[in-house]
Amino acid sequence: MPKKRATSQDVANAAGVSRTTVSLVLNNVQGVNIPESTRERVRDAARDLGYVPNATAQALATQRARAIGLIMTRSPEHIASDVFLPQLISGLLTVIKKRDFRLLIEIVDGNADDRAYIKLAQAKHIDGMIILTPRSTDEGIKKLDEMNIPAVLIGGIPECRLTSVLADDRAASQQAVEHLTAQGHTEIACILNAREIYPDAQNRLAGYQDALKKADIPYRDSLVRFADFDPQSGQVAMEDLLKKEHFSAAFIASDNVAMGAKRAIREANLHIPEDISIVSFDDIPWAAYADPPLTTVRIPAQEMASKACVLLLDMIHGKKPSRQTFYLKTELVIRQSTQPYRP
Amino acid sequence: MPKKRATSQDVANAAGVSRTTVSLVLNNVQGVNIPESTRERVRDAARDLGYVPNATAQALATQRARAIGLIMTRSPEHIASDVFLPQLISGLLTVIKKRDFRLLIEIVDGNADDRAYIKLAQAKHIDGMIILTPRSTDEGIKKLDEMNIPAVLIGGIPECRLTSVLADDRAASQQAVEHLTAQGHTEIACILNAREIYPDAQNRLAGYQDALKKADIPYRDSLVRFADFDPQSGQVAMEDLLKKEHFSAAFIASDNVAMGAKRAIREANLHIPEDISIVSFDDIPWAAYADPPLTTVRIPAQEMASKACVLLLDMIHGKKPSRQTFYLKTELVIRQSTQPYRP
DNA sequence: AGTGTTTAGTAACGCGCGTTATCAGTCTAG
DNA sequence: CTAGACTGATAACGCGCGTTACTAAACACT
Repeated sequence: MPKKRATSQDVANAAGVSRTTVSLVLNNVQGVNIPESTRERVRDAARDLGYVPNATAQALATQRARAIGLIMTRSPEHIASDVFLPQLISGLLTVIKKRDFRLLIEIVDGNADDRAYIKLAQAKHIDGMIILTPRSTDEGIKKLDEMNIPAVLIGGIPECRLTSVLADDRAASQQAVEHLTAQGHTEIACILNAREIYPDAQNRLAGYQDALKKADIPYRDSLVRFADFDPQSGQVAMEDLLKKEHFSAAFIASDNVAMGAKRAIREANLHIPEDISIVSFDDIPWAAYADPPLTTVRIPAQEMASKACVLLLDMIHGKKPSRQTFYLKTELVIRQSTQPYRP
Repeated sequence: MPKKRATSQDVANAAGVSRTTVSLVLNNVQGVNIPESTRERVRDAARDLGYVPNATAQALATQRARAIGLIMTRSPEHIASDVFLPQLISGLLTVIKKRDFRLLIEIVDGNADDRAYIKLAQAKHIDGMIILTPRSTDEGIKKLDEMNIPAVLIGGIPECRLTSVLADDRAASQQAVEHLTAQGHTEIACILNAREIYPDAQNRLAGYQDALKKADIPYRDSLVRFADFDPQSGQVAMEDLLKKEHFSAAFIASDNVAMGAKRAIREANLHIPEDISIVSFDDIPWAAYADPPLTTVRIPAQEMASKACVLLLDMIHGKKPSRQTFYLKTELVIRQSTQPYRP
């Protein structure tokens, strides 16, 4: 049991060659000719010694960390209840593993240093980063492409030149709401997934408006509420709507928020879909097992992560992405939370 | 806009001192006397140049990566639907941030190299690791403490000397089932969260049996089923139980599985809790918003992660943990899925 | 014999930083 | 007036590796 880890120098000594040769052999450097006999001596020595290259030293020498960061601009509490995180991580890891990279997770909450994640890159901890649901107010993001740091946004922000991968929230929302208008609903409430500053919320609101317009239903501000990711905020929003407004259907731009809204409806002794039809957004795993099973828009979170990851790795290796924004297909999953309008 | 990042040498030049002095000042090394005037010159220069120390070089020099790894020994698909992952990550990140460490996520699926995560440590990528729900068959784990690599298990395995953090599943299950017996239920079905080979499932079954014994209710094998993590398997198990057995209550050792069981109950035109009382396990965020809200055992996933992280960081800094296993308190959260037995 | 050319391999530098040993100068005490 | 202690700072080494430039020998061709 060796106390100290073997270095490439140890391998070199054991194989009776120089450290340079060891490096050339183990890294399979092209364009050098070293006879197979020597190569084998080196590889045998490395195996016998249980040699594992020191990644830190490699990173220092190559100026490459072989790691990317997943940056989440949210508070720890929000992260704890983030439904998509496992899918995203899964998507990232499958891509990353194939390319022999590492995944670093970093969280940046609003009041902290705005440049925290930039430092992460400047410190050469990571070669690039994927930024999750950025706020449009985030100043740091603009600095990123000035500094020429490879970065890909998941759920991009307007007027930003960074490469981004997103679902077509607006079109998807429109489709969801059209599912309601098609069934004769004309008074349709809307609860957005997040506050106004989040571009996602704005896009989904726009889709809601598109669908209304197409069905010749006048848009009413009073039927719209902004939630804040969690069920609690959905419950509050729905309670408020039920108290002040009249409607036969609701578009709720997040399954998670819909969970809370459902409770508000139940506590008002109303039923879904008999009294109120509901279409929501995300298709989290429990949407199918809710009571009733929710009709919802599926977001391909895992594929979005994979796509973003591939783009980022390409950028790190110097390939420019073919486009600036990549839209991934959503799908309306029809279950049992809606029914045709009955006066 | 400087093309190249500033190094400590640049700071030294700008401040008119040597690189050594820069290092001593910026790292606040004790026991050296450098007058405040010089210290300020250095700090000013560093700020003006926007100096960010190169973490890789620091790691190489100090032999410390200032990073820990979260190792998951599961397939990417399982990770995508892991309910606890966000809570775990949240727990880890809150601790890690305070200590200025980084979090690396690594996945090791069964058929891959069993030593993959050991290499991670040998490569000095991380200073230590937290291993999630390890399989008891994992050979690599034993190598870990032989190699003196700091590691903490979350949800430990039997006969393993590694430090581990876990919930007392057995006691918690007993408490959950006692909640049912206390309400007069005597025919209580049981659906385990996973198959027999998982220690978790065995522990929860044992707790179920403990509670029955305490209430003088004979244990019947026919009332027990083993599910497989997902709602689908819970639905199948409950359908089978409803077809073959008679019972007024059920202990379902996972909220996720309970989702499926609930559906089976609903589709059999039965109601919770009027026809069947249910107590489940985990307290995932949606348990509170289910219909009816589920009475369930809360697993403090976030605190488990925090605890594990603190232990690991202490180990990395040379402090031995005070015990080998740490049990964290669970809590029975009483909601509305149970009611007293009525013939 | 003299001039390329290929083969097999190495010495040496650089990556950016932490840290130890050392030094020149100043102050104190004997 | 000098040995010793203190102050303020630095030169130089090491961390482990990638990589360039260079060498020494063997070989091929006029």
